[in-house]
Amino acid sequence: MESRKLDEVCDKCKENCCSRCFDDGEDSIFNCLTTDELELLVKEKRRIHFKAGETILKQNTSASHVVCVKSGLAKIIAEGNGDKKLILRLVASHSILTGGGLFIDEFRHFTIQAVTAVDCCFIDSDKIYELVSRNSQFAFELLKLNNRQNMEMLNNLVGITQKYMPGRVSDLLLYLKNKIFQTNPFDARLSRQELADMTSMTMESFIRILKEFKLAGIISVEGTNIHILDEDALNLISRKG
Amino acid sequence: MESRKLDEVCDKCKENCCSRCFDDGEDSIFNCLTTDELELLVKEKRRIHFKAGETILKQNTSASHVVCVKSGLAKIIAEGNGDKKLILRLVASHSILTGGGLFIDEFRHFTIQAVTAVDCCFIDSDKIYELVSRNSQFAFELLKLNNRQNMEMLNNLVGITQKYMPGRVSDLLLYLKNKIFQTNPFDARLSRQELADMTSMTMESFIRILKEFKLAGIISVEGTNIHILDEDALNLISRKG
DNA sequence: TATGTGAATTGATATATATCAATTATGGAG
DNA sequence: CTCCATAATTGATATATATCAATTCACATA
Repeated sequence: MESRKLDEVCDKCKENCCSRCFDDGEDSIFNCLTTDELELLVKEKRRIHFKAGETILKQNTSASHVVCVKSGLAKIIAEGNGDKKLILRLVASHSILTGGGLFIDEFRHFTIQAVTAVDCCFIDSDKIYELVSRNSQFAFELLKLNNRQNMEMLNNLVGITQKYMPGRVSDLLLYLKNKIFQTNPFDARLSRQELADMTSMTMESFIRILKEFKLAGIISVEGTNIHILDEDALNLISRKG
Repeated sequence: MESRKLDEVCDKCKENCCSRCFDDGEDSIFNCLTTDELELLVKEKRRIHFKAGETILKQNTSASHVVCVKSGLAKIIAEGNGDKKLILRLVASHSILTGGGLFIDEFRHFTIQAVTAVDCCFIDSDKIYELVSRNSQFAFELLKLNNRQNMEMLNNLVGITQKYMPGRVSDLLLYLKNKIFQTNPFDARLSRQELADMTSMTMESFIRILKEFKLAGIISVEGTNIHILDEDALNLISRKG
């Protein structure tokens, strides 16, 4: 049903990313759009390819686009004074990114940077605004998505302020396994520095905790490849052990 | 114009809180509603009075209402394991509170507690949902409100993870003066413990920083009454001095 | 295979912040 | 006004975490 709708849109679209971005089951906020509305969305959007390490959106930059990630892994960074940075969360395929300023002040509140190669589409914010006003279901879905993303980040940050380092590393490992990669030995792709930046701690400290976990037999690590051996232990430590 | 619209609604409404909650200039998300829609919103809403210290919404509780604060001061708390708590921000008059779970999972992600006596209205979430689907401008306003609130909290938390204690206390003092009370010698109402909980530090540590600021002539403090004498200094420290 | 460059790791030490304990102030109840 | 309970303050100490420096590792390039 949904896929038929997309077939009708255009061939250009299929060879573009839409058929993947917009047709990925329950969690796409675009499912509720009519063919007309999808066409409006797709028209004039630009598909852009980023290499690993490139900046997709830059904090404090004016925000006229929403980004729809087709494939690859990206990180959302809150840049502070000096070179302080905090990685708020990762973004995998089929996510919509607003940079935080959507609907408010039109400025990016975060930087978004490619971790692996990232294939994505830039959609004009005005299109989003128009769809919100035309389709209330879409407004609803957007509110939901927005809220969910913000709550995740918020809960994560609250954890960072309330837990000791082992708890934070546990949370990170569980997040990577269960939310991002969804396999057990997983290749995190991220450097130690980046992992540390997700927990608001020093790289050295992060490595030390990781080593403790290794010695305790909770995980095994080979480069960026991480295998969680004892998830229960991590859950326990997460609740502050 | 707006006030006339409200006059038409009903006398019950005026003696209720709506004429204040809904008629407060540019920043009310209810301004865009028609008379019919306002009536829908107001019907069956309940006005509730809380004494200082009482819990308005409780974290992890199911969320079937949105709260509209008519008067008083409330605090938004993220409760962690044990008795750890973090006060995310304060809520003054004429604010709409969703408890964080609106549109997502219908569970409260925060606790909201009265600091002073609080007068507020409970509005059924279903009403909000219906208005979102009927009035796209309202959906837009809600998205905006929601995003703004979340970004504020997020920025605040990022600051907490990236700054030393003096920077965090500076941020808190500036927040209280400029965003909440909007007068200079202001009565914070909050205990030292509560102020500390807003910066994710111990009460003792908070008191020590406050003392340093006093000795440096940056502020003067008498009980919960705080006078900022050198705002520039606070701004400087905020950027990490 | 050699070699160089950046990342990862380890160790020694410094420092920010929390904890624990004691004392002083404050405001309400009688 | 006095007494009591609670909040605020101060001090001494412990601890989590950062910083700095050195070493090892990984791996691409010549």
